[in-house]
Amino acid sequence: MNQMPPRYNPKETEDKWYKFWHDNNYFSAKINTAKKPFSIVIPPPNITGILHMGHALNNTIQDILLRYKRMQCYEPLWMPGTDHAGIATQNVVERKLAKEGIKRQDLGRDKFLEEVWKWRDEYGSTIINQLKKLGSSCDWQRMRFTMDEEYSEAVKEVFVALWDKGLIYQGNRIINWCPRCQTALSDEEAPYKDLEGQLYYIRYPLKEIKNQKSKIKNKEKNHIVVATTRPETMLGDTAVAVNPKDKRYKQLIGESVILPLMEREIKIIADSFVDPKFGTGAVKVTPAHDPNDYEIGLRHNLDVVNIMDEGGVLNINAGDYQGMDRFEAREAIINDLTERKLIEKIEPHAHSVGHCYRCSTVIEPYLSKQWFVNMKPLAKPAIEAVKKGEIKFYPKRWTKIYLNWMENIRDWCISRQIWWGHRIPVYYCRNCQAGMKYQIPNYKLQINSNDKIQNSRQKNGIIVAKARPEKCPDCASTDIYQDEDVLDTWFSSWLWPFATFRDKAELNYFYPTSVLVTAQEIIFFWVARMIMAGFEFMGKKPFSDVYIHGTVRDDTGKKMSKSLGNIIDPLEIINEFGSDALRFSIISLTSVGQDIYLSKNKFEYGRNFANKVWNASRYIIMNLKPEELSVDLCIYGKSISGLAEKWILSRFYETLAKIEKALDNYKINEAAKTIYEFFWNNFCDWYIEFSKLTIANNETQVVLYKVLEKTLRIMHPFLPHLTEEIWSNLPGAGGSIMIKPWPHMQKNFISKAIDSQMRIIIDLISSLRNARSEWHVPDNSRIDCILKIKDKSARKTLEENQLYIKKLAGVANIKFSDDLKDASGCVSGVIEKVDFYIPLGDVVDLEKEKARLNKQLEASKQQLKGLSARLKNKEFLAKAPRDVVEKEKQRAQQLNLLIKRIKINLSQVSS
RNA sequence: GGGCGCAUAGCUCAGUCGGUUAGAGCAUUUGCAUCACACGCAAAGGGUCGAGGGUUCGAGUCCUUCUGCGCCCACCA
Repeated sequence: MNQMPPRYNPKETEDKWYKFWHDNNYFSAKINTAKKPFSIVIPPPNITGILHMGHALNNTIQDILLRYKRMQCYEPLWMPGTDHAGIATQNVVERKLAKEGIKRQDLGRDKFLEEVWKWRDEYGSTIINQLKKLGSSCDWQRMRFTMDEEYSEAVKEVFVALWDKGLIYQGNRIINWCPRCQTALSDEEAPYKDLEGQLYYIRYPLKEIKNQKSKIKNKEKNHIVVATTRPETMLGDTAVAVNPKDKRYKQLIGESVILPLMEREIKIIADSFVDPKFGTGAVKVTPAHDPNDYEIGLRHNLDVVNIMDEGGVLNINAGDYQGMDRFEAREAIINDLTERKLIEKIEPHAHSVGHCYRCSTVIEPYLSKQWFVNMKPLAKPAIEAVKKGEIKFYPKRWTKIYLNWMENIRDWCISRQIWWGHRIPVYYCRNCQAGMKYQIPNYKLQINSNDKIQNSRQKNGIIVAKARPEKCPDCASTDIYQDEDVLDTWFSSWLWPFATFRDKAELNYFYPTSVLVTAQEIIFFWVARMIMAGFEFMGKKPFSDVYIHGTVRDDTGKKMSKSLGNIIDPLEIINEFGSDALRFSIISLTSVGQDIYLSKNKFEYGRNFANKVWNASRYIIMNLKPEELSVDLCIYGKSISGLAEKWILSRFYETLAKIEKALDNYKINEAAKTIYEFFWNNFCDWYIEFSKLTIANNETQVVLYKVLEKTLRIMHPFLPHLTEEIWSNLPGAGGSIMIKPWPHMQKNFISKAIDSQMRIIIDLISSLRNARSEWHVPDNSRIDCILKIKDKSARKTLEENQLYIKKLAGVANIKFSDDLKDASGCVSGVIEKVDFYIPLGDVVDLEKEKARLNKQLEASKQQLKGLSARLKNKEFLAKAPRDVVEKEKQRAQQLNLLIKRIKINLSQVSS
């Protein structure tokens, strides 16, 4: 029957069982009104993604929760899918085409999109297949994609709904622009990084001064110095601003300077935004290239001069610098200014600069017409829900971070100038308006601060509709074209918890989902927005709990990333250690919300444990007599007489309770640790060893079998493949462990009394082993020992269970005696309630033995000293709780006794 | 500038409601081919719990200041 090899081989089992589960539809979820639903939507990986350790961690957590709940007889749904990842995917396909010397513009929009779809069909599910390697129990029949037809309908519907509500508008704004991807980005997509830059102090020559007073004051100076980190933007300056209260410049307000290089006259204006303490207190104002300057521009009706094209190359407004890249222009300008002695100084200056989250290119604040969502109204219920505890974060601290962001939420720029994505469902009537989208302001564009278009009833030639209208509702013209832009990828992702359901009844049953498991990086991108979307479009929260796990880093603390080249490939780990080993290791290393530092050798932990489970099971299976095992433990348990049997059952149920508590609180590492300790330190190290003495007994057979069988079940969520493989070898088990129920709690098996009886036996065995080791008694030789025990019940326990001691401590004969004469010349030891003596004859060095005993004596005395000081302290006696005082008193008594007994033994040695 | 996290054995980390003897894995040392497992068994050594101050009968745990490392947010010319 038994063909289990001595080493667990994951390669032979994992794919086999995954296929088995899949073929038997164990992953599929259905409405079952008799059961409570437990649902999770997967954080959809990008179709460009390849599995990394972050995914491995994320999906292992979800899979453990789902398998646990499945066994607890919930109806578990894990909704899988992928994200179209607009910019990322477009970049990948563009790069691929570039290798063939093709630009997307060469192909045109439709042909290019065909290419992207082709790419997706070929590579888009790579990561999904990798998730399967992990054992993920997703309901694959439900596989969704954010560009599915139904899903796209939902995206359009949401856009139209927000428009109708007046929450979407189009406007000219300074947005984050990536000159490489050539698209607008949201604030979240342009993370700031600290850079060591430079602060350039540039002289702007004053024009002939009209005001006589300022002429006198600035007699010696004929310029004003401005400080900037981006000198190239000076070409678009349309003013210099100073603080109205700044005495240094008060007289100059209203005067003009000649913008160097451009030789344009610009005004000196006063604006309280300017901080007199920074730089020189005078700021160059470039409304087209800085959000603050833009605001200043609005306040003072300044001209807006855009000097760059979409690629970050200077345009016609840049004069001689036209055609240069922005950084190239920076150098040229500094050179030219230096030549003209217009640079006062250059200082090193640390500042943060936005970077594109897709390609790391330095962001250019750029003026353009984009679509925005007014977020404040959406944020309101999302704030409430978290404040009320309707949605809970694990760990709690993210609540504050979430609320802080939500309460300061800014409008969301949702239009992207790329092709791959959901095209904006906005149509323009040429007859009603000239489409102005890409007429980036040239010289002297006046901007109106109310430049928002947000009402569908306005006659402005804008038609917002899910489908292309036949004709313009206003003028009936058929000359209609669609907005060129697509929506931010996250504008589709935020609908994920409900747009993934195609069936209303299913939505009703599974929504709100139970928990969202994700990483901290996307709290704002995704989690926060899903909460807003849930309330706005479903009227209900999208999930009850948010579990935020840590970031996976390498063992030096750096974030794992392809570009740093420090990734550990999960597939390689699976190949070398097995999927279960990966799961168990990574989960054990992750305490709630802490980052996780990985190195390859850490996966040995899980592999070794898997092998331990394998071998213990293998041993038990080899020794089982299956015909005797079909009993109900609940009934049978009452008649069990063996101490070890009672003890392991007590330990098992204690463990079960601990694991349930841990899992219910998302303390998955704690659950893993608990099961590890129980299995290895209790079940294997002690119980299996004890059981070898009585393996033929029916009682031992039943307990070994039942405990193993139940333990495998609680292990299954953590080690699914391994437990399934063992289960298939376990006589009498039958079926698949995956769909077996979670063990029922049987509190009556838990017994403190049994635990403490066993404690004595285990302590004695350990001490005897220690003594053997100290005195170099060879492993295969057996010693005798004499036990002196005053405590009657302890003596009884040891008398009844002496076989255990003989077997595990290598003892031939045990003599129970109170006669000290027997003890002379023996190596001795004192533990709680028991003195033991081992006659070792001549091997024993009396001086060494004395030293050994003295050491123990000193330690005990030291302890007693602290203890008795405390017990003499009146305040301690008065203020500490009674049970603590009582415990201390008992402990002191025991120590006193112990010391006495050690002293007796010492005198024995000396005599 | 604001906020958050971390600091415990050589390394990586646990540590519950504050309760007195601070745990594990790896590594180290010693012994063991033993009939489940050497990915193993048995034993041992290893700690001023980052520093100072405070609260308390009692602090790794609570408060406070500081140091070091990491992260997030902010219209840092």
